[in-house]
Amino acid sequence: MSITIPKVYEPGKIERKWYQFWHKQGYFTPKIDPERKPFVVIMPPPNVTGELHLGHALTDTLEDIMVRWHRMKGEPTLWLPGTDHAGIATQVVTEQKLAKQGLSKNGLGREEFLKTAWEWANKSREAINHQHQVIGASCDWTRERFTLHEKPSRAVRTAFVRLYNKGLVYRGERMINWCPRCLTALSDLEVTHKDIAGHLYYIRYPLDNQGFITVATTRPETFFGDTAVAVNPEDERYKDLIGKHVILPIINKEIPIIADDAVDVSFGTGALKITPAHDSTDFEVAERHNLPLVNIMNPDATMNENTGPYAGLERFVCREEVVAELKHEGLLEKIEPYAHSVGHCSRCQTMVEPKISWQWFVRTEPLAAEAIKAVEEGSITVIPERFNKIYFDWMENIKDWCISRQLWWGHRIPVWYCHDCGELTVAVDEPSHCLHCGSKQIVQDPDVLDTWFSSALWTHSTLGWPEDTDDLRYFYPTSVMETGYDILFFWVARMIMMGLEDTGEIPFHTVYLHGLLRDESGDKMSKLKGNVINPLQAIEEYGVDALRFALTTGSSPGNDINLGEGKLKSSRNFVNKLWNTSRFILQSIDAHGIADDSQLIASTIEDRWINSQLSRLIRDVNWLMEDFQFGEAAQQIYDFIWSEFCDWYIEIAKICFHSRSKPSPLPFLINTLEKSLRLLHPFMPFVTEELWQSLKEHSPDKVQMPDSIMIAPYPTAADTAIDPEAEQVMNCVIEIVRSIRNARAEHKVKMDKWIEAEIYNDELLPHLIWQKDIMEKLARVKPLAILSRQRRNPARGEALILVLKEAEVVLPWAGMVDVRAEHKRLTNESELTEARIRTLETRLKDEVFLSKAPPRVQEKDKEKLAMLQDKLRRLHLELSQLSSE
RNA sequence: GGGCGGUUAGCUCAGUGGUUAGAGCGCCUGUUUUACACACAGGAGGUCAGAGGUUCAAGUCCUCUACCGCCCACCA
Repeated sequence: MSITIPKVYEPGKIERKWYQFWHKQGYFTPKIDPERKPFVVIMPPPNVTGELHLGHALTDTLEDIMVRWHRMKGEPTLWLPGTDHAGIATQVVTEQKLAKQGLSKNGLGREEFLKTAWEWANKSREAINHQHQVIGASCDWTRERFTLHEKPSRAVRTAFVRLYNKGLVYRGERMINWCPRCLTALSDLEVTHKDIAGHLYYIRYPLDNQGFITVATTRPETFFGDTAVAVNPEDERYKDLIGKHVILPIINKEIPIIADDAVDVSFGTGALKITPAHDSTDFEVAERHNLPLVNIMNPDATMNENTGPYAGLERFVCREEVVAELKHEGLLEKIEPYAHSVGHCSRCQTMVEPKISWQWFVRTEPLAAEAIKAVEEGSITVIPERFNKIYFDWMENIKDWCISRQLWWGHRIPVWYCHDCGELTVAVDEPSHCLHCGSKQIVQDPDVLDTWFSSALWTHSTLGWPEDTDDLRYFYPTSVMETGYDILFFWVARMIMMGLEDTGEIPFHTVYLHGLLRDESGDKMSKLKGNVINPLQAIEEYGVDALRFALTTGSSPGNDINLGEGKLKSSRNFVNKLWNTSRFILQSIDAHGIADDSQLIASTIEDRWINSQLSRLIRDVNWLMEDFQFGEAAQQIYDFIWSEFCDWYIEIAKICFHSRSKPSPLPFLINTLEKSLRLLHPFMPFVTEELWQSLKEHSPDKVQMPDSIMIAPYPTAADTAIDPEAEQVMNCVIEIVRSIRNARAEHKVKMDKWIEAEIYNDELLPHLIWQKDIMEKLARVKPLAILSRQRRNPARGEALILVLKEAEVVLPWAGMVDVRAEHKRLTNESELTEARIRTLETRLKDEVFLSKAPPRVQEKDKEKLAMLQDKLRRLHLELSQLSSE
């Protein structure tokens, strides 16, 4: 039977097949085994606002790598998928969809609107789940969750009620950020500050008797809401004016001049207009001085009746008109250009208004204290470490969290107001009557909760909390929370707070923060921004494995990732290389056959070498994975397969196949490929499964091999031994071969012809005397990879070139034979001069120093330490010898 | 204003005190070679931002400077 495999890997043909196979086999669903510690990852739930973008592909890939790796290590592994209802985002999308049909949110009414939103969300969820599968995410679909489904919703209500009962959730009239377009309150985090090239307006407020005081403001239109002018009590310029009054222009309202430390003497004129209802600093000043609040805006940021003739104007139009009027009245002293930072809605980029409003808040300070402790004490590890500081800074300065949103889409706040007694009923389940007076005239709070409130519970709500489920007991706390650093505050920090609060335990042991994928202009890719690249396109062109590999390699934790076409291509090429490597090995099995009792006994130097390199790789990869350095691990596997296995071992193997005296390299070819596939499987699951299955078909060990590479054990370092001697010899061989190739290139002559010509050169004849000897040695170390692509070329010819490079020829044996004896013999038998020998000796010393590079992975690595110490000793020794000479 | 990151080949980026600082892409030369041209072989290309310091040894650790980027922050 001959094996026919296409020359080029076609990913589209197998990806779907294997995902369905794994899914059907139930590999994604862990078995609860109380004897074993589980590995648990809860997927950051994507928003149901659209399809997945590259950022999700990155998250999926990194988590899948961890999860597949741990699963292969034999741990009961749960990766729980889910989606997030994404409050504002979904509502905005739904509104836009309705608008296209000429419908409006208010026209439809709450119930109908929600129906439309649900339709969209369900469709979106389906698409998202499908895409996770395309990417190869080995998550447990039997446990899939959606934030708005009954169980997570119940967890949300329970958490709210518990916090309320503990006094950690309260309702208050506070200064909040208001988006005039979304018509809802926003938390501080949902506000993005942008530098605006604005102006500083100097406005004269006439004093009640005579003269005026000039205030500087960026928002002249808010003066309608002024209830005082504040100056610093220490400011000599204004000391006499404190307690006096000014008359607001246009509306002729009298307000006092007060003294407050908050005023910066050096800024503007040193006099600050106080607009308590529209500025948070002013609000605080007003609270200290018991000033009244005057609201001058409608919710949509048009001016209200308190602005007299300007009522109904949009805020910026009003500004222009107010400025014109003040100028007209001679009250505008000057306008200076002024760059300042202004808050914008992170969803719709509308300038937010600070606004006094009744909202629900979480009292975060006590929660944060515990959350800080968890990281400080090391119960939770953050990778990379530098985010610790950022986390602490935020947590230590945390402010109360505004959690109510004036939206329809989301978890309705579980609070009912009594029409009769005015008291609140706060309950997990809808009450039939007021718990205080028994009245049935109760109405639920119309608002919903911030999406991040439900997200904050995600680690435990997905596992069944508040019920005491098997899942919760076994899988909680989870192992790793893997997500982008951009939602450290939004999500990670809040999960730690809420996890600790609700369960008394940390929600996860490790936080792994990846970087952000950016577009050409360096902007963050995000939904609703329109600069999102669909990963499906990349998958279509290059295959999932290539995309996953491109996302993983060449990046490090916490650093932003740039995904170029080049990287995708090279990853695709690597997949194809792997494909063809396997193709060659399978064809070799077919052509040469393999004995059923063939054994892995490394008798030749190249077998010992590849075995050693593989062992080294396995050891390093395991350590790197342990240390969350997936990019580096993938890179090392790539380098091994391409540069060592393919470029050298396989090329040597080809010679071996054609030699009668050498053992078949097949056992080592198969062993190396099979282990490489397993090492690579977490990174590129599809192609490795496909190749592994083919290999299994043809392997003498097929009976012992499991049904899928997914459940095969991950290679561990104990598999084979590292063999420094073999490595050293092969390094020398490689060096020789390189020098030969250089020589060839130098002469720019085709090998055969060049040798033919040189052979008859009289100068060469003396060297030919010991050529035979060299040939024997060459045979011993098998450096004949050089012949790989010159099969018709006699080995003799290649070896001749070695002769020309006598120094290089002698050196390689330093590590494997008695060096001194070798030298002596050469001294006697060849024409080497004394001077030449000295040179060789020096080079030899160097050679010993320059043996194989120590492994890049350190710590834990005693071997390396020993090597270093050894080197150090030699170095000192040599230095002392030099100085004594 | 505070904090964090970055600065390494033409480009995009790895690099965990230790050999001659690497990869991918691009560029140059050569190769149709029965695994792979999505390949093979060879090559050019680096004052590792700058200046000091610690060390037997610094791209890597310390200090300062410059530039780029990000995050946080109520100076109107």
